Order: sequence, then structure tokens, then C-alpha cells
Amino acid sequence: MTTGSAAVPVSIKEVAARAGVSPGTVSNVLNRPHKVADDTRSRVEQVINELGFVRHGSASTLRAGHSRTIGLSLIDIANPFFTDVAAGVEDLASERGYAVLLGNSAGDPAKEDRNLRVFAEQRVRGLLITPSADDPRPLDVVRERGIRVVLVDHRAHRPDQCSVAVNDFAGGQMAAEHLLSTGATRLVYVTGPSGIRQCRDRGGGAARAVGEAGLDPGSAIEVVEVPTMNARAGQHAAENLVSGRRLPDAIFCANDLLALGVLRGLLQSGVRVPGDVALIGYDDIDFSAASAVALSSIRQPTHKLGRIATELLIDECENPQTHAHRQILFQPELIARESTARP
Amino acid sequence: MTTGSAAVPVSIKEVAARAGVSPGTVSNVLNRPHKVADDTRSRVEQVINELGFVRHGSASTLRAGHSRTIGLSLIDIANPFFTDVAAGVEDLASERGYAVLLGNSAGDPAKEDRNLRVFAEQRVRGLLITPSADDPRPLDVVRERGIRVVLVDHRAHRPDQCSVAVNDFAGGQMAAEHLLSTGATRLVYVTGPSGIRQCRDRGGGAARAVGEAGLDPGSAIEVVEVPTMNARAGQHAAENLVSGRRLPDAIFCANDLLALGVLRGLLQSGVRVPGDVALIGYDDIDFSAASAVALSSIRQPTHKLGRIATELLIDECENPQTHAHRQILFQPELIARESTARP
DNA sequence: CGGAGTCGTTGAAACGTTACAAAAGCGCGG
DNA sequence: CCGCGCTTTTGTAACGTTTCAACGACTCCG
Repeated sequence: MTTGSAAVPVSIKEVAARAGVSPGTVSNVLNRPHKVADDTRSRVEQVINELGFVRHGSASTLRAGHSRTIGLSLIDIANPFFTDVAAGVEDLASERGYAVLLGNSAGDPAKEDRNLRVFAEQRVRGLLITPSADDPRPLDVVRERGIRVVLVDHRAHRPDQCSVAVNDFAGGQMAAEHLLSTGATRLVYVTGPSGIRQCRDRGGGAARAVGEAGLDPGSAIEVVEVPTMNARAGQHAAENLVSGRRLPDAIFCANDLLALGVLRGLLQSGVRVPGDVALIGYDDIDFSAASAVALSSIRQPTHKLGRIATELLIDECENPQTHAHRQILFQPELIARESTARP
Repeated sequence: MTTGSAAVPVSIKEVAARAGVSPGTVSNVLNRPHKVADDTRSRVEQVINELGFVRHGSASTLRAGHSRTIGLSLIDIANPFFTDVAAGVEDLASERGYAVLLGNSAGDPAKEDRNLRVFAEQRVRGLLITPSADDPRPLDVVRERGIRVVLVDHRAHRPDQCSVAVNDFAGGQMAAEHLLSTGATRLVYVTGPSGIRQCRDRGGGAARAVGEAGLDPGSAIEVVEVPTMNARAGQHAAENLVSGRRLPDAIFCANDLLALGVLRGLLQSGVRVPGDVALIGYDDIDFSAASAVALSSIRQPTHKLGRIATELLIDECENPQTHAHRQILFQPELIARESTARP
């Protein structure tokens, strides 16, 4: 058994010496293998394996002027939506040999700033971010440092920037249309703080659908705003609706956690779903299909969102001259389940 | 508007020149502020702000011989358990000024290896890992490179290594005792692959509880093993139990996703929970309290797990001489809800 | 046989920071 | 006014890699 003693990292020079070549050649084997003669290359590769050489990323970054690391700044790493996005990011990054630096802003702009600073220190090659606020300034600061940025789940506010998002307006519209198609005429939209763009857009889409159906959005949709978007808040909202005898025909929730809470609140009060009230959520998180009454929802291509964003970012970093900036907007998908099934 | 052109990173030399001091002094301001005279320090700090200087982490790492980055290798970033752990890790790391490199092994040892390699290249200061297999060898390789490792949700297999885990045996025992206390005498344990240590331990704990209650573990517990630990598999298992007329008094599931699926399967077949069958899960994920019948579960201190692991790792890295290795084992906690409530 | 063109390899100079020995400045007792 | 100890600052040599001009060895063609 070896003692936990000295770390003895082997450098490119030792590899070079042992293989009887110059350090430059070893570097070429590592970075431009095709420029090295076959037998030299295989000799060097053999020595690399023998010695267990691993390139020192920092030295490489320092000299080459850029790293193989990308930053990922998320609003809430505990939220399944972002988690799925992160999984997509990690997937592609790992395939392409990039490392992912994780930052969780937890909705706090100060913490987001701190993370951006750390990313800047680490000289990340590029940055994927779901901005915690609409304010574009902190990002412009990052861009001025020469770090490429791709926005995730947020439309770019300038044409020379890539973004990947999902059409929340269309999703809201889709959800409301679906509810209306079950015969509902009086809707409730249970949503989080209106400061959150996603909540606003989804509500806007729902209003549009109601208007297009010939109803008056002002009276046909009641908006119930709750402070946090979790199940507890949803349950509370449902209890209020029941006790206030303001039960609509159908309820649209701005995310699935809210919807699961609403579902629970309704069922416990003896309200039947979908019999008395139809219910639809948003995000189609895993658990939605598993709830007592399988929850209809709006599915977003989360994993893909992460992958594509990463793809765009890497392309922008590696081919800055040919890269075409794109603002990609995915369409969400209606997943109809039991909670909106009506005879 | 600035053109998206030249990245103009300002170096320590320029700061030094502008502040009328030597580069060494700037470095001291950055790393050992107390060794610099007050007025010099404030002058340098002002220039740093004016110029928007950000230390080049790679140069620092290269020269200093160690980075301010820790690696985090998880089995499944889409699983709420690991996500909560990751949030705890990110929390503390960010507080201490460390960056977190994220790796998601997805249970694939090959991918785990690839990630470990990337971590090695980045010269992470230390590594947090929930190993995807029981095999300690890949980790020993990492340790030989001089990278400190703290195991997360896994007991260390050697005394000179830190680990942070939760007592799964106790958790399983706790769950089964609770079920027995409701009057149950015939249990089913729905679990994932027995290759997963957590599943084995929880089952072992349950068997112990049954034995201690004077029952024969061989006949009082039926084990149902499913290939994947998600809701679909749970529902399927429940349907099999119902159709096979093998309904027990109580069901213990190795995680909440399975339990939610089982719950759904039972309710749809007209089996009442907890009336006919009591049900308990494991992990106490957010959604458990929100399901149609609030799910009893075993709660683990996930966030804390992440924080403490990070704490241990940073201490081991920064104070190698005074650091005492610890194998911390948290105790889980029973959360009794409706699904096990009996009159 | 000489010169042009290829291909593979080399050597040395960076990249931005930190560590450390040495120097400079300063106050004070003799 | 010297010399001593103290604090503060400086200059310089690394750290491990990549880049690039230059070089040597071949081949090919005239």
C-alpha cells in the first residue's frame, strides 16, 4: 500500500525525455496528432500511458488563452425543470470534452453576481445562464470580458446573442384551449409572482385563448397569484377557492408543483377531478403522471434545451467567424391525461 | 455600444504599474492583505476596481500548485436526492469561494471515469463523489494523484478517508417498525436492483425489524424487485400484487418514486390506503407530501449531507496536517403521514 | 548535382501568477 | 551618527504548457 504521501504529477517534459523527443512534439501529439509521424506518435502515446501523464489544464489554459470549461448558472438547482436542463448540458459538454462549472443563483442576483465572478476568474470558455432577473446589464459586463453567453429559457434581448427558450405564451394558450375544449367557460389561473416572465407569458397565452374563443378574458379567467410556486401554496389556493365557493370549471396552474397541491386540496375537499373541475399543470415533471389523478400538463423539451444551448455555445466558441447567432424557440407540447378527461 | 470585439483582460502587471507598486505587492493585496500597509492596500484595491481586474485563476493555479475548484461526481443529477445534495455542496463551496465542477455519471462507470479524468486535468483541489459502483479502485487512482476524496452517501472503505452517508439500515428498520406498529404482520418490500447498496441496506434493516418483532423475516416480508426505481415500475408492481391477490398489510418502497407509483396502482384498483394497505416510501422528496394520500416516508438530511461533505473536503485540503478523517453517518428520520395512519 | 518543396521536429519565448530572498525604509537606543 | 531590529516592498525565478520561426532530412525534378 502506498502512503498517502507526495503527489507526483508528471509533466510533459518527463514524457518528452522518456520518449526521446522534445516537449513541443509531445504537445503536438496531444493537440495536433495528424502533424506527427505515426511511429513517433505511438511511441509518445505509449509513454503517456506508462507514466499516467495527464495534461495540466491550467497551464494549457494559461498559454493557449482559453479553457475547456463552460459555466452554467441556474436559478434553482432543486427544481426538476432546471435539473433536466443541467443534465442535458452536462451530457453534451462531457461528450465534447468540456467541463461544466456549476453555479446556483437561487434567485438571488447577488449570488448570481458572485458566481459570474468566479466564472470570470476561471476564465470559462463560455457561459450558459438562465438569468434570475430581466436586467441585461450583468450579462453585458460578462460579454465585455469576452466570454460568450447563451441564454437558456430566456429570449435574447439583442440579435448578436444566442438563446434557447420555450414558447411560454404558446404553452399557456395551448393549456387554456385544451381546458376550453372540455367545455369549460370559467377558468382560474393559479400562478407565481408576476415578476417571473414565465408566469406572465403563460397567463398571457391563456388570456389570448379565452379571447379567441369569444369569451371575455377579464371575466372568464380569474388570476390567483401565490408567493411561492410549490405544492403547499397550490393546496392553500385550492382550499381558498373551495371555501370561497368560487369554484371554476377548470384550473390552469403555472407549474406542476402548484397543480399537484391544487389537486390535493380539491380532492380533500371532496371536489372531483376531472368530474367537477378539470386541471392542468405546466412542465410535465416526472411525478405528474404518477399522482392520484394523472395530471395533464404542458411538456417542455428540457433535456434538449440544455443540449442545444450547449451545442450553440461550443460552436460559437470554437468557430467564432462562421458562427451564426440563433434565437431558438421551442414549442411546448400538450400532454392530456386523466385530470382533463371529460366524457 | 461596444463592438463584440477584442477581449482585453487586464493583468496584475497593469494594476501594479497604475498603482505605482510592484506586481508582488498586488499579489500580496490579493492573497495576504494583512501584510500590506493600509494606504498601499487601499490604493491598489481602488485601481483593481477601476480597471475591473479579475485574477487569472489558471495562472494562479499553475503557480500556486493548487486550484480553488472542487469536483462533484453524481450518479443521477435528475434525481431529487442528488439534486438536494448538489445544492448543499454548491452552497458551501460558493460561500468559501470555491467553484464546483459538475460530473454526472448516470450510473455508467465509463462515464464516471471520463469525468474523473476531466477533473484530474482541471487539477481539482478535491473531489466529492457518490460512487456508481462499490469498486474502490478508480478512486484509489485519483487519490494517488494527490486529489483528496470525500465519499458522499457511501461509507469509506478505508480509515484515512472521509465519508458522509445516511444510515440506510436504520432507515429501513425505522420504516418497517413503523409499519409493524400500525398492526401489520405481512409486509412487501418493493425495491430496485439488489446491486444497489442503498436498496440492500434498507431491505436488511426492514428484515431486522421484522425479526425483532418476533416474526420470521423469511415469510413476513416478501421482496419485490423491479429493474428501475421510478413511478411506472411502482405502479406495475402494485398491479401485479393486486391481480395476484397477494396483498399484504403494508408496503415499504425503497424510494418515494416507487411508492408514488405503488400508491397510484393501488388506488386505481380500488384498494384503500391506508385503510386496506399502509404504505411508506423513502427519501421524503417534495412531492410526497403533495400526493393524493400524503405519503409517509423516511427523510434524509440531503442538503446537510452536501454541505458537511464539502466542509470536510475543504478542511482536508486546506489543513492537511491537522485534519482528522471522519466517517460521518447521519440518522434518517421517520415522517409519518396519512398513508400509514391507522385508527 | 543543385535547388525547391515537404514533412517532422526542435528550441525558446511567452502566458499571468506566486514565493522567496533580498533590499529598502524607518524608528530608536547607545 | 551608527547600527539594530522591524515592517514593507521589490525583483526574479519558477509553474507546465503552447506557439512559432527555424532547422534538418528527404524527395523530386530539372
